[in-house]
Parts: sequence; structure tokens; C-alpha cells
Amino acid sequence: MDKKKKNLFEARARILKAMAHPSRLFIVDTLAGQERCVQELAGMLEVDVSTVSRHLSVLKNAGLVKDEKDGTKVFYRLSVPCVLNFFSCVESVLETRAREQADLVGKR
Amino acid sequence: MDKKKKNLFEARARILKAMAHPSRLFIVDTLAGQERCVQELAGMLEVDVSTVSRHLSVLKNAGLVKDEKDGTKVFYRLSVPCVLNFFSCVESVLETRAREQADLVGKR
DNA sequence: TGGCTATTTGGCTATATTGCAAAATACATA
DNA sequence: TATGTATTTTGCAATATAGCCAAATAGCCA
Repeated sequence: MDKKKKNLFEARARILKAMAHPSRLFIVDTLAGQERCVQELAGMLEVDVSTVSRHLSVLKNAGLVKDEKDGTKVFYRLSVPCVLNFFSCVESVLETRAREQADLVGKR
Repeated sequence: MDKKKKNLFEARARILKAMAHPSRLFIVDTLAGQERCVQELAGMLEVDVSTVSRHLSVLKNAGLVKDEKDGTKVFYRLSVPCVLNFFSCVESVLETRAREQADLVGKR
């Protein structure tokens, strides 16, 4: 594997990693509907505001969300709608796995 | 956020996390073409066989690949082709970010 | 059985991630 | 300016992840 290819997969992995956390995935899903400020998201997630702020900076660094100031508040919105397509595929993975495990139990 | 919803996002995140590593992303991409055994992948990635074996077990646990024995070898194949669609979206994130950073430099 | 190959697992260290609390920063407005 | 609100950053502790080496396991065949 040459260095260029390696760099490419590292860059790709960084994007996925940014989404690979329950709270951040929730944030992506939520921002798909409408933009939200930090405290709104913190309220929904029931975690500290500082924690949400960090999650948002991870998503922003990855290029997945954009922020816009409005007074003292900062509103975040999803900048790459295609990531929403991930959900249906992930769902199918979960369903397939659930079905196979049910089969295993059934076959016993 | 109720517990059920929380569990759902945790399950989803586990799937994404399984792919969110350069080597594992490379493996997914490679297995899309054809099935491969552990040492083949280790050769391509230039990492220890034991490390690849671990990566494969992560992918298998997530339900993303399946394994089949053939003598002493174990061949892995992709079990959820839809994950390949992730690549084009991830690519667009990378491109958008690159373009925006180029704009920033240009505007200075 | 004994030797060979392929894979997995255990042990270990190094590094990264997560979360909260506290401090710092930014903005609006009395 | 002083106060209040919203957000970000810093410091720290707990946990998770990644990688290698060595040891264990599994299958094949002389």
C-alpha cells in the first residue's frame, strides 16, 4: 500500500470516526431536521453543554456541520445531507444481524 | 432521550465505529472486489497478521463481513454491500472541505 | 503422532477518547 | 462598566483502542 493510498484511507476513516459516537450520530440526525444551538442539543442528549460543544467541534472539523452565530448563541446545521443515507444501511446491518441471531436460537 | 432511542443510537454508532479505522476501511473496500484470507490482507496492509485478525473480528462482530474456512485458511467477504455507498459520500465531504480551504487561501 | 501452515487469543504498552467541572471567552444589554 | 447568558477551552481521571510479540488453537498431511 503506497503512502498516497494510505493517506486517503486515513482521511476517509477520520470522517467516519467523527460520526461513530452515539451522541454525535444523534446530533447529525437531529440537525437533519433543523438547525439547533448547543444548549438545545445538550438538553435533548442530557449531557453537559461542554461535552456537546466538543462533539460539535469534532463534527465541524470533519466538515459535517457548519455553525453560525446569532447573538450569544451558535446554531449548527448539517452541511452534508448524504450522510443521512448511512442510516438506512446501518439499519439493514442491524436487522440482518438480529434475524440471523434469531435463526441461531430457532435452530438449536 | 428515552432509553430505547439511546440504545438505538448506540447500536448504530457501533456499526460505524467498526468501519472508522483506516485498515478496516481498506479491508471493507478490498473485500468488495473479492474474498480474501487473513494473510493476504496483512500483506496488503503491511501490518502484523494478528492485528488484521483482530480488525476482521471487529468487522465480523459488527455484522459487516462473513468468514468461511477453507483448510487452514479463513476467507472473509463483505456481507453488507450497501456500506460501499459510504465511500462516495465521504469523498464528497473531503472534496467540499478541500474546496473551501482553497477558497480561504484564495480570499486572503 | 509429529510437523507445518494459518489464524486467533492473551499479555502488554502506548496512545486516543470521553466526560465533567472549572475557568476563560464572546456577546448583548441594563 | 457591570451583569447575565451561551459557548468554548483547559485540566484531569476513567476507559477504550491499536499494535506487536508470544503462546495457544485448528486443520492438513506425511
